[in-house]
Amino acid sequence: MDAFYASVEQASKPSLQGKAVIVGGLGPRGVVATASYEARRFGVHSAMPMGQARRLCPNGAYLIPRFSLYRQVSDVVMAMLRELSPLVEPLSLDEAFVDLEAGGVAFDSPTARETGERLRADIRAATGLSGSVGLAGSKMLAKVASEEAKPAGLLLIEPGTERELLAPMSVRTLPGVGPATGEHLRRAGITTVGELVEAGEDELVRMVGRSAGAGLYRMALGLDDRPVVAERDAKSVSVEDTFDVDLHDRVRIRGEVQRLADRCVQRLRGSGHSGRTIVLKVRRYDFSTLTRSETLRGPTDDPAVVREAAARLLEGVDTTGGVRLLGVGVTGLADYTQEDLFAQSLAAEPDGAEGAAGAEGAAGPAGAGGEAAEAGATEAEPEGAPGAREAAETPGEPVASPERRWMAGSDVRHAVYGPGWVQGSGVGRVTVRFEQPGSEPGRVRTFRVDDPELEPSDPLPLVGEGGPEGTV
DNA sequence: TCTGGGGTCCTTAGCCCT
DNA sequence: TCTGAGGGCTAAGGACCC
Repeated sequence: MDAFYASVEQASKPSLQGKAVIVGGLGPRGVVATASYEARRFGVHSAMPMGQARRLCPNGAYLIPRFSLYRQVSDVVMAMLRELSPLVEPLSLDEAFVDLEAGGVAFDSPTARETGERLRADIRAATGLSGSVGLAGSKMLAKVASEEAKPAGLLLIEPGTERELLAPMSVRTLPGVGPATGEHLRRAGITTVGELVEAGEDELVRMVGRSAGAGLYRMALGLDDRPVVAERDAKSVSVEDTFDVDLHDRVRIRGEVQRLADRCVQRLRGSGHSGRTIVLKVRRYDFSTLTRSETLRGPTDDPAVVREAAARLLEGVDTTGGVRLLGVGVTGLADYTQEDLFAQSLAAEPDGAEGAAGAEGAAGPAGAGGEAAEAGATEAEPEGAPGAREAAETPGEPVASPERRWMAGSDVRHAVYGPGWVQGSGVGRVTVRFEQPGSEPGRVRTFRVDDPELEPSDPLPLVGEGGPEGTV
């Protein structure tokens, strides 16, 4: 999908169509997640600090991401892909590999192209969004093709033309070649894929290591036989927070680590896993990052166990000078073991945790609480207003302050004016634009931040229910 | 007002075991 | 008994991707 988050925002907020839209973190340390093509003309791009983006594009619309909506749209598109083939490998919310041959929907260039064009049209009909299609004989080439096809295009790489097509391209077009490797190669005088081939495999291995070097050489030749894999198991689960200002207080830091451990376990359980290795991540004031990890005797999904491990790991870290980010993760994932299930069911009984204590990683009472909290949290959109959630849970910050925080881009509903979205807020006022997907660009009104007639709401779907449903 | 969050994979080094 | 090779595991860091 092209400029996915920004495109969804434009489709969902009619007044933003054709405008520069920047989606990302709005705090003092936010970065751009996606910029619309209009914003890119100002030089704004992904991963750029928000401050810089605002300087380059002062009149853009700056919005927080609404992941739940993006996920909804993504589900629709992925379902359409699965109609083409059972072999669909999602890379992210907005990108996937599809093995068209395995689906029997394409067996040569003309049928592949036809399938791709039809898919693009169907996606537009179903979501109103534009996507790009890259068609080729391998994942690597399909990826390169889809990047070249953007925006709103289709590119097919004919078998036999791979090498000459790739040769003049920058090494950075190859997946896996980022800033560091790119610079490494540039210093050796290698800037194009063709020069990569000329350098030869041995030379590349010497420069960037065995695995990367061999892989690079094969890619440069257009060789890639990795299959499309439909089901891929998660390998780790982690959560992290960057703080608006560096943390110095050791007590506060410990508290944050505990919070993160709890959130991590909630996610771990949500994914149906337990894990064996606990990882603490600390980014210091100077942006240097260190990780500390500890491997348990067996997998756990017990919040108390993860909290304690994280706390132990923190004890070994010097935080004088300040901390800008903390994270807690779990790797070495396992499916639930029989013991875990047994322990959990016991823990769910009134005060039955005692009997389960023999099993490793027995789920404590906190576990049951966590699940209940999750089940009950249907009304408040978890990702919709991360800032507000943060404030409510963060010790040492204005807890549940009477005036709610209205994040730019978030969904609201007014008792009189209906659905709209927050355009901005400050000095006790919040400005709302009243419009919805498919409507005319809406009017703007300003309210007091504590206006009782105004409340947060869930995103409205891009296309009405019963709209053009997948006729792929 | 420089640099998010959630991941994956690879490399290196040390340790233990065979 | 000493030494070395090699594999597996753990820990830490780095590059990369969207």
